[in-house]
Amino acid sequence: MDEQARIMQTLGGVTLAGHTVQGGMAVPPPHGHDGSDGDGRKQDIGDILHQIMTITDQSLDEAQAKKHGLNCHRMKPALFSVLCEIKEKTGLSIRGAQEEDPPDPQLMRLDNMLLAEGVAGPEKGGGSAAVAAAATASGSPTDNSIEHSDYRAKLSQIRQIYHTELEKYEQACNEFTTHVMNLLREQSRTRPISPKEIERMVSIIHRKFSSIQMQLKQSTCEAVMILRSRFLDARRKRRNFSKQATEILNEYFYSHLSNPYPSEEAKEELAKKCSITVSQGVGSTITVAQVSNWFGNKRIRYKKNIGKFQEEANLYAAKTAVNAAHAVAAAVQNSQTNSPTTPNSGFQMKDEEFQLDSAENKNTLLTSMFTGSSSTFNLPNSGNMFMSMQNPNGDSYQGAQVGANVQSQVDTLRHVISQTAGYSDDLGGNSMYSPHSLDANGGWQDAMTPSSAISPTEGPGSVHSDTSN
DNA sequence: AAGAATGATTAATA
DNA sequence: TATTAATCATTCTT
Repeated sequence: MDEQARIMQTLGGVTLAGHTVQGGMAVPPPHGHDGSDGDGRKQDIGDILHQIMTITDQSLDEAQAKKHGLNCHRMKPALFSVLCEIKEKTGLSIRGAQEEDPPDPQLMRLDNMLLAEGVAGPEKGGGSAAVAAAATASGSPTDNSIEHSDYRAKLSQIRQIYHTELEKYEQACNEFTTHVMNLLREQSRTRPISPKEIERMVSIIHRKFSSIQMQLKQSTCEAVMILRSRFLDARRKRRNFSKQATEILNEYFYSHLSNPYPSEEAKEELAKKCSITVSQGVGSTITVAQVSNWFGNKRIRYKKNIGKFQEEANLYAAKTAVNAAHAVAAAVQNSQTNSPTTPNSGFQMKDEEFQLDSAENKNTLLTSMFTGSSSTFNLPNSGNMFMSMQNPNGDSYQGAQVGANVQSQVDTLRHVISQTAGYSDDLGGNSMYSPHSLDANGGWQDAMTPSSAISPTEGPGSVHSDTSN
């Protein structure tokens, strides 16, 4: 406000804010060298000036009275016009030295971020028209699932606080502005105040308030950032899947051990199944991505330490074997009703993978039964292929829970193993294997079971000894 | 409380 | 782009 002081200096203390003028040569009441108007008038002016100067020392009522007196003074119009003139001459400098509001880049950043985070969203347009327009432009970012509900709740809380604060500031700003406007209007009766000046005043006020708003925005941004990081951390937090979900996944994994890479659709289905069985009310639905994670982890961990998973594998193999038994039995019945020369047709209407898998399960089941577990269980691969040949025996699996038919299974197993030679079994089941699954099989199994090299030699022995028990 | 299990994340890879 | 391998961070088990 240097200019203001300057103006006051130049005005010679005629302004109402007299006290600031003390230092100037403003108040020489007695003598003036302008003889044209006479001493009386000079005295008069001096009095007036003096009154003005001391106006702040007076009580309010007194001041009001004096003010009124001044307003009604006959000299007032003349003084006023002088002031106007002076002001006009100094006005340029005032105007020139001021203004140009650069759109604060930081504020823009904050605004953008708040918008992006949905804090400055549709609810209640913000302060400036720009913000409001942008706010309406930014649609509704309602995309995420229930997982994010907590985050969203907190965010909306922040947003609510932000908006109420913003509104409060705005209201205060408006109040203050109108107050100042009134003051200026009031003063405009005694001193010339251009609309430009009022505008300037208002903009100054607005700037002040917007700097306060910026602080608000800044702290809101901070809050959002914190919330965000917490959320990300929370996302990192894990919740164990339900037992049922794990079971479903394991079932699939072990029944597709030859190629445990579920297709996208399969993943979706698994995710759906797992989510359904969760049934824990809120939260914890299992997504496709989670299924992918699970399989990724499972594959790598299984591969890393097959022995450790043997028990589990057997368990699930048994489980699926029981399930498969029915299907197999049905299939067998089908094939039997068909001409025995074309047993394939009956099977293949199922799906090749299924056959392979169930066979493989039986295999693991069997070996586990006979080898006890872990260490000696080394031949999943070589055995796998052949075991599926057993399907035609179908009915023997009906009682898969060990029992009399175990012997027959052992026999077939031994038979199969002894025939390490080939994929073509005398049972003719060979044709049932789609080359596709075979290839896939080899890929994963080769990669993961170095022990398989040992198995053929070791396998028969262990089985043998076990069967003898 | 220590260690295992486990879901998620990340960089590298093909 | 999907997968692997390593790793992180939490949860479960002992």
